[in-house]
Amino acid sequence: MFIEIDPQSPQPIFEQIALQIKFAVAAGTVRSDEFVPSVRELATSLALNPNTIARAYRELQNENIIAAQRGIGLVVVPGAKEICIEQRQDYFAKKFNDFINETERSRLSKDDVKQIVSRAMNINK
Amino acid sequence: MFIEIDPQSPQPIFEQIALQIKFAVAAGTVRSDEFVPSVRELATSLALNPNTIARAYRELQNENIIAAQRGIGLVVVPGAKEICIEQRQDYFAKKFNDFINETERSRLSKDDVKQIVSRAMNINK
DNA sequence: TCTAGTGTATTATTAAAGTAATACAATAAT
DNA sequence: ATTATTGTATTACTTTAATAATACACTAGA
Repeated sequence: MFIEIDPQSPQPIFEQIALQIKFAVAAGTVRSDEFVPSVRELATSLALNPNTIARAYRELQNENIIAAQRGIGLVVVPGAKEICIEQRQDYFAKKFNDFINETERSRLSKDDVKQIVSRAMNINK
Repeated sequence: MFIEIDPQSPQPIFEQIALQIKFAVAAGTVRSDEFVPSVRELATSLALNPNTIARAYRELQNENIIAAQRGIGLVVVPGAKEICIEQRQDYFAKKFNDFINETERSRLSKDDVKQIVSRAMNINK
């Protein structure tokens, strides 16, 4: 599976898993009607407790991205891609807005912000 | 004093205090040779334990922004403004770079990022 | 029907971080 | 000198969040 965990990250493991799957669906790497790895399977391959995986999957269920089929597995629901794309958009828009708000609270000048933004975006462009 | 604490924030209180003072120095609101409020004074006015303030001040000392004068107080050192301006710059540059990296890991398109950025920056412009 | 695979719910444990309590040390001023 | 103010160091407590343990429930297939 395509999931990589950073145990050192302050971001909890279950959240890393949920986000990576969500973004994989948004990117089209995982499609509707496909099954995600079973709780125990992924737990084994990542050397984690099954409950950690289950928690990640529970989040995804709450957001209508995957659905449980008891005894069978968890399937990516129809329309998941659209939801994930939208969530990804919202997630990053919020993140950037928070960033901008913080620059303002700290009285960083608009020009300084622009400089930071343009530098970071040109390097990778 | 100008410090405002949000007890609900996930950001620890001592860190809120340290950052606000640092940014106040960067902005010129607090200048070199001025004293910051005493540990107990600020603790009283914010209804916090003195140690919480002390910890914030310790951070600022480690970064050469304030210096202790035992029995007297903590003074903003010469050159603090430059340090704070630089740190503020680094702080936000790092934050934005992390943001960009995360957009890339999630395969958000460059155009989508640009849209988010330009929207957030024009609204507030 | 039994087995081996699935997900789920509840509870307990652990770990980390933040904050608080306490006692100590230095300075200035009366 | 004594008092009141300052910062500091050590330790303990509390809380919260994450993760783990365990037992349960459902399904497919042999």
